[in-house]
Amino acid sequence: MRYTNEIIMGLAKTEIFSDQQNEIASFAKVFGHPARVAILQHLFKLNTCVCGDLVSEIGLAQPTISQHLKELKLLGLIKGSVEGTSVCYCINTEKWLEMKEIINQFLNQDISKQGDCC
Amino acid sequence: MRYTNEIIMGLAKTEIFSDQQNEIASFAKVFGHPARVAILQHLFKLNTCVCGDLVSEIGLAQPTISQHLKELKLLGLIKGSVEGTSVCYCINTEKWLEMKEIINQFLNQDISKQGDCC
DNA sequence: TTTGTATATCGCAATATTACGATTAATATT
DNA sequence: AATATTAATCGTAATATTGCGATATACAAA
Repeated sequence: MRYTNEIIMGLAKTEIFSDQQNEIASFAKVFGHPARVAILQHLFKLNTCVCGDLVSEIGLAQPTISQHLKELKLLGLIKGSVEGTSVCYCINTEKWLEMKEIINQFLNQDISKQGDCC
Repeated sequence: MRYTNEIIMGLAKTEIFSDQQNEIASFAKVFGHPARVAILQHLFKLNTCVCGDLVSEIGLAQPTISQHLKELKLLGLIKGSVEGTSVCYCINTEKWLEMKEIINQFLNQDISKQGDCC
């Protein structure tokens, strides 16, 4: 099969969308997996750094949790610091609020004007 | 490689998470792609059914748009109705509000108690 | 220094997702 | 009836994601 354009199969064509649209999608994607939702909820619940117990808490293998944490860290939603042999994680409040603002702006689009024509 | 448990590689282990966590993840996932963000924003902007012009508006091939619309319809976020040769789409307001409530509950977790210990 | 503990990384397997060309189906139009 | 238009579906290609075992790394304890 031939593609004349720069189409890389299986890869989202982010370049045709606005920065805002890509940003919304990136944030949504990161909590588009139940394990990452569970991790974030656990961090919120404890109100403090969580050191080590995430693996036993979530119920996935240690490398899998580590990978999910990496993705959350990459977007800046969590922070981590080494504490002896273990690593402690917590919510990055600034980034969380920034994300919340961006997602809310998307979710809170004025729905009242939507005609129910379909 | 052998797996004693019921691990199906590449598939999220949804069964170990709560319904709420899986629901949050499902909704987030669906707007975790810029094309679907763009489609939803366009539907909001027009305040009415959008018949046909989505392909030219978004800039992806017709089958690709059709596939994204299918995913949005599957979750119930949009409704479609046949209008002559074309199909008209609009936001499903009830489902949108339901989704908004669920995502907001997740985003609005009390961040004030988070100790900045990391 | 050796041993233990906790996390990260590597490598792999398998499914999921994204995208599009070709085709099909359904309805208008001529 | 033949043709045009529009959207859905099929098939395929290629990357992305998910998950875990094995290993590496880093630090603490004995």
